[in-house]
Amino acid sequence: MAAMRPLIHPSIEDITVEGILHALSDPVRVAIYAELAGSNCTNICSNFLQMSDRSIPKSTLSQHFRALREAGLVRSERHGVEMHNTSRCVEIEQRFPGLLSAILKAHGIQSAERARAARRKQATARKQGG
Amino acid sequence: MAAMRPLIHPSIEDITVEGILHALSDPVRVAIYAELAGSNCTNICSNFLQMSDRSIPKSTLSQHFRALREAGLVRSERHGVEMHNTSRCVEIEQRFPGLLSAILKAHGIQSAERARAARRKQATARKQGG
DNA sequence: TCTTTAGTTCATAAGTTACGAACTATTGAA
DNA sequence: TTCAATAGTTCGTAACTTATGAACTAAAGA
Repeated sequence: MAAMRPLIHPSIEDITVEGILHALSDPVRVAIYAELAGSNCTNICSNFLQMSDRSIPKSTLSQHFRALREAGLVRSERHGVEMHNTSRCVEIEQRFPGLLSAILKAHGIQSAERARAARRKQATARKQGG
Repeated sequence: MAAMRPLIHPSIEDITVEGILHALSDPVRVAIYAELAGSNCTNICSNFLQMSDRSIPKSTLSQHFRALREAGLVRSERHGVEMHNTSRCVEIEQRFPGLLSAILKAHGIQSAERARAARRKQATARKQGG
């Protein structure tokens, strides 16, 4: 009972801007997507439990991948016991040119800024501490 | 009782990519924002009840404007009895170059496509009908 | 067949959103 | 001044969404 239903991948013309923005408006999902699409759209993520930090429960991670998949952002294929997820950014670039790269670029700027802020804070704490 | 609290506008460095994407992942809000930011970021929307179609209740519209404002996308100022909303796209362009224009462009592509599909459907219905 | 690995589904608790009713704040007229 | 009109805000609540533990499935290997 409770069979595993087939994975749903919208066809390219059914992908919506709202759907993409909603999927990427979650910090965990945008980080996953950035990692997947990062290196020229050629990454595959096997073993998603290894992705991101270990603090996120696997059922939650599974839902996040489902959200990315059903928004049309990734294609998931089962390979044995693992899932291979690949970004659909080439297709999406055709339909909405520049959209994903602009989002990934903005995400990169923000991550860099946060890393810098975190380092500054650490340095201050060290100085205060002793 | 239930005083009207001051309008909240995040400073530019507190604006997040996730916040922007979430705010624009709603079809009503992205349409409002496109109208506001459309003509080179210089539009003002007085009398928001006149915006979009009349089908959206004003309390809902008020919440949508709040969401845009608190995500940092618009600046709202009371002028007499009306609200003036202006896009903050110049500031945001500095912080996240290309992000908003890519989203607005994608939204434009999608709207045009939908309008074309609607016309096609109407034409078919006319042919079927008589 | 049994076990392990990698993930999915389900139930539900927690959080978010939409909208009508009641309110506030400003303007303009009497 | 008071009163009415206009333009929006706030609040309560019902409807929807999301996160997560527990129980499950599906493939691979011993």
